[in-house]
Amino acid sequence: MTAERVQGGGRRRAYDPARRERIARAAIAVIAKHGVADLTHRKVAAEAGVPLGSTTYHFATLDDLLELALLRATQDNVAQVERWAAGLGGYPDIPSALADLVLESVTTQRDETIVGYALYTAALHRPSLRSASEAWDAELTRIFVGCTDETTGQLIAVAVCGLLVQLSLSESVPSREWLRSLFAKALAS
Amino acid sequence: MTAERVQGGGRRRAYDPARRERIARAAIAVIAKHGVADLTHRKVAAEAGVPLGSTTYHFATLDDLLELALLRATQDNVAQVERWAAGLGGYPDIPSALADLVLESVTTQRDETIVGYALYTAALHRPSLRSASEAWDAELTRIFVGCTDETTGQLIAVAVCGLLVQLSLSESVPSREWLRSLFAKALAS
Amino acid sequence: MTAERVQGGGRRRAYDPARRERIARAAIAVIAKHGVADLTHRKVAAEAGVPLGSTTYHFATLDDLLELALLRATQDNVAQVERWAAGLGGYPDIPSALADLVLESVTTQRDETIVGYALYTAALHRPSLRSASEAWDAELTRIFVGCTDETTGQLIAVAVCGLLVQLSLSESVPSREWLRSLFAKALAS
Amino acid sequence: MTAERVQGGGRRRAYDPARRERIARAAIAVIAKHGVADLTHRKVAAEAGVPLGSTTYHFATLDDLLELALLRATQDNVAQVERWAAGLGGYPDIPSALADLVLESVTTQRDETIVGYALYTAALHRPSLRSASEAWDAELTRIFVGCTDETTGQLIAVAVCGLLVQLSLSESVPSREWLRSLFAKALAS
DNA sequence: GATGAATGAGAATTCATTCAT
DNA sequence: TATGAATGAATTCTCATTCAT
Repeated sequence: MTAERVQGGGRRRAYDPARRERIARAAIAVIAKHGVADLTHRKVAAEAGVPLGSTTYHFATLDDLLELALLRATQDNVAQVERWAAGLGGYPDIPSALADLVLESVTTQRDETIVGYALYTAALHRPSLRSASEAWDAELTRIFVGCTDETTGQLIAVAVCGLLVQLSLSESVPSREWLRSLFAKALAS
Repeated sequence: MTAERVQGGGRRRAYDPARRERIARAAIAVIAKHGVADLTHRKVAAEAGVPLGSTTYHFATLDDLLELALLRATQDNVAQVERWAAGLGGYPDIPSALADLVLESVTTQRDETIVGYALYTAALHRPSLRSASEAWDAELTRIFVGCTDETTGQLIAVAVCGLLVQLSLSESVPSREWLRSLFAKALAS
Repeated sequence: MTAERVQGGGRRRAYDPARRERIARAAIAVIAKHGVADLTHRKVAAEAGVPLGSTTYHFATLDDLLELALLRATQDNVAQVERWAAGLGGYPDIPSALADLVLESVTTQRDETIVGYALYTAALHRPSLRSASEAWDAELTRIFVGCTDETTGQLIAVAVCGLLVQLSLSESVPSREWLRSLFAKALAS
Repeated sequence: MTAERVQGGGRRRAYDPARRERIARAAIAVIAKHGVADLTHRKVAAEAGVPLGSTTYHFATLDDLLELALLRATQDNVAQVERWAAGLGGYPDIPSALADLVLESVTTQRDETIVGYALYTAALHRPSLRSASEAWDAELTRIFVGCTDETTGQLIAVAVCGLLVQLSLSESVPSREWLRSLFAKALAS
């Protein structure tokens, strides 16, 4: 048929990339504040300070927005852990370093952490989010393995994941010493 | 409000004392299938084979239903882990036993596991779910500590949590050997 | 929340700036016909000839709609009384004029009158309607005081109010002569 | 047909008359507090301290309950005004006496007054309430006419009605002096 | 006689999405 | 290109009423 026009290159039009990113950031804030289930165009528009139509203009569907928001949240987290690993050079006490990483994740990086774990739950029923969450797991495991060895790194990766999941819920912050002793145990071979 | 209302229930079934529990079980199935965000009265009613009004009669709000569903899911999980611990007596190889526990959780107990972790995410924004999720954490930690020692038990608890969160997402099941080596590492002191 | 939703509006009509007012007018008609208690989005939408979603788009809550409807009804009534007062110039017989005003209110202006008094009852339990009802009282009193004197005007205001409340209920219309004699009494000082 | 049994006398079964009255009183309280539109079996049952089923057992429909509640409210009001008229004997100052009546109606008798006027609005769209509201009007007019004369009594009746309608809304209570002067004007012939 | 579990009808409201402007 | 008015599908929740117990 002639009705369907397929023209132009394969490149997706970028529209206003800055605004698109700003909306994604606003979505992270909304998810951290209200949860994935309460992510709506209206809340995101209000948070980002853009008109309602702008959110649907830059993201064809709400799932598209969710996808980018969660991708950004996990990328931030990976960047945070990579900075941490880079600073590890003259830091022979890995258990203490891991304790600090966890503490940072549940304090200054709390929003990104919460949104990251919201990803797991959401991805369970949304295939489009799978690749982002699997990539996140893989990246973190890769970094921890790089600091230690294959098995230890994997153990640390799941332990950190479990800790962050549980600590996200808690109002209180665990003691550095307790965290350190836990990781010391994991590294004691 | 009153005028023009000619309605009211016919009656199909007789008094059914188990109905409340049945609805809660149906909610677990719905959450496992569709996620917390898609838990609706309609889906639960269809799953439980009860009329729509029945779900709102027995649970004044959807949060009330969520609360019982998640309580039951975590209680089931704790019972499973307690059976596992009880069977541990003549089982000197704890790493292998833990590997089996994890494998069981992501296969035959998959629904309860998925719903349990959906709890964490949901509890983040619903204070009424906090106590159930915290109780779950505490119970599992208690059991694992009982099998080993204080620090090791806590490490295993967070590692199991992290593993299950990550494995829930995966279509594939990890090898028993890989899981065993991970736990062997955690127990190697 | 997002998954499985494939919905969204087709679009029938173009931008209609008068729609908000039209919905408010339809609400007045519905209240006159069914009472405040039976004011529903559905009835208003049917009366106004707009889709259901349009009523909730233009009025976030039913109370918002009620507020504008009652404001318009009382404004109409004040305008009616003001026209009446303006035509009073060469009309030395105020009792007869008042009788005509009351008769007009329960015949050609019956809807607005009924809706106005529905306001009082509704305002009793809805603070957002208070200002409109108090403004109405004050306006009418002001006009009647302007035609007579302070005390007489106030007496007429409450007598007219009481009459209209009682006559709204009645199927029959009182005689002009009876009304005239009542007001003659009030003005006989 | 034989299926329809019409047995027993014409007398309606009384069940438990005390409870029936208690429920009607509770309904008055609910209407005063929430308005006619929010009169529900549940609220009445809670207010009366009886089980939910009791309200539907004693009143076949909600409209039946509304009917008795409003009848009682207006009967109370008529009784109040009759006591007032009876005490008028050695009370030559009728304007002051009327002021006191109005003040009592909006203070100690406030609930019954509010419910009485809710009657007007409700009766507008519910034929079953018409007779009670018309009887109320007639009774009050009869009493006021008995204290004065035909026309004056009718004027007072509508003025009192208008005053109470307007004062029900107001948080503040008018001064006795202002009320007295208003009635003095009405009686000054 | 009395109770309350059960049910279906319908209420308000929210919101993703479309599309005229 | 960008906006927001418009729409309809679906949601939670309420509640009069019925009827088994």
